Parts: sequence; structure tokens; C-alpha cells
Amino acid sequence: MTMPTEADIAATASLLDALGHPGRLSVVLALHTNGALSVSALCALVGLEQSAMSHQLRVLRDARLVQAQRQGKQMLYSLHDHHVAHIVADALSHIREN
Amino acid sequence: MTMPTEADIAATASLLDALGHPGRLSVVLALHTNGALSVSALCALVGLEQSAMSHQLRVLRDARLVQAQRQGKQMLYSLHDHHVAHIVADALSHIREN
DNA sequence: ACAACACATGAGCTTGCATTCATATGAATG
DNA sequence: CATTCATATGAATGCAAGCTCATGTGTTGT
Repeated sequence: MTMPTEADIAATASLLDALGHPGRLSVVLALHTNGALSVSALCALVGLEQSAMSHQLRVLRDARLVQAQRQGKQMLYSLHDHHVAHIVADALSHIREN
Repeated sequence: MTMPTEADIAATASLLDALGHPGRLSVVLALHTNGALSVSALCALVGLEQSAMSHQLRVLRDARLVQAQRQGKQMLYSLHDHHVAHIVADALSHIREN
């Protein structure tokens, strides 16, 4: 790991901050497990109301953790890339050893 | 990755939340790079005042990310385990590819 | 025992986040 | 083209995070 710049640190902190929320983390885990999902499906799985979910999905999009594509009336959300799953897996394994 | 429980998700989210702060993340990176450091050394490296640093160090301790041992008048902080570095490294590599 | 140093803690303040409510946008369908 | 379904957005609110300031606790040295 080469020395991170301040910008790297800020960007990384905001990435981790985006994941540091039970609802948003659940979304990421749900997408990792199930592949692409609609907003209403995510609401049902995670237990957030539609509006709250939309707000949190925007945070995840801004953090480039998820991406959305329209499919008819629905929006299908999926993970943005493979790093996301990796980060979450490490964090989970940290938790389970303590 | 086996299915996480709700408690796992909550614990993981708070772990990531603890890292999702530039000052705290800088502390973790500094400890990873330099090994154990005193509070005043961390203040100098990270750029937080002593009181603010102590408050943030408590968050990191509560999240079991760092541990402290007294050495004379000083407190020496170090990373709690190897997972921490791993999580941060992944997050950094995610940032650098985007 | 007291003074100085290193750090922790608590109160108070400001600011930002997460939710809710109301409303807007966008697509399909009759 | 008006209505309905799916999602997004904006304003308002409640609450917690993070900082500063003042003070407390623990340790060394004299």
C-alpha cells in the first residue's frame, strides 16, 4: 500500500461512510447476494420505506457503490464493481472474529 | 460469504462508520504505517487538536479498531488486528480505480 | 506533597444526517 | 391523454456527530 494522499483519504473515508449505515449496507449485501434488484424489492428486503430507500440509494450512487438502469417503470440497481463485495466481506470477517 | 445476521450487519455498519471519517481513517493509516504512536504524535500527523483526537480515539477503541497501552505518561495506540489494514487497503484500491 | 505533563471526559454548541411527508417526474396502459 | 405504477426529489424535523472549552485523572519528577 503506497502512501495515500489527502484526497485519497478523504475519498476513502466517504466511501466507508457510505457503507457505514445499516440500511445502505443491507442494500449492498442484498445486491451482492441476489444480483440486480428493483427499488421496491430492496424496500421489502431491507425494511426501509420507499422514500427513505431512494434517498439512501442516491448516497450509494454518489459513492459509486451501486449503479441503476431503467427497466420499464422500474429501476434495477446492481453493485458497481467487485471491490464493494470485497470490502464488505473483510469487514464482516473482522466482526465475526471479535 | 455466508448470510449475515441483522446483528452482523449492524456491527459491520458501525465498524465501517467508525472508519468513515477522515481523521479517524488517518489515524488508522498512520498506525498501520508507523506502528504504535502516542496521542500527541497522532495529533501532529493527523492535524486534530488533543481533545478532538481523544474523542475520536475513543470511537476507534469502542469499535475495536485500535488498542491503547500506557507507557509512562503517554498512551501508545496501535491497530487492534490485521483485518483493519486489509479493509482499508481494499477501500483505497477501490478509490484509485475510479 | 506538589507541580508539570499527557491524556480523557463532560458540557455546550453547531452542523450534518436520516427519516417522513408531500409532491414531482417518467413510463406503461387503457 | 389521463391515470396508475415506480421512483425521485425537496422541505421540514428530530437527533446524533464532531468540535471547542474547561476540567478531571493518572503519572513522573522534584
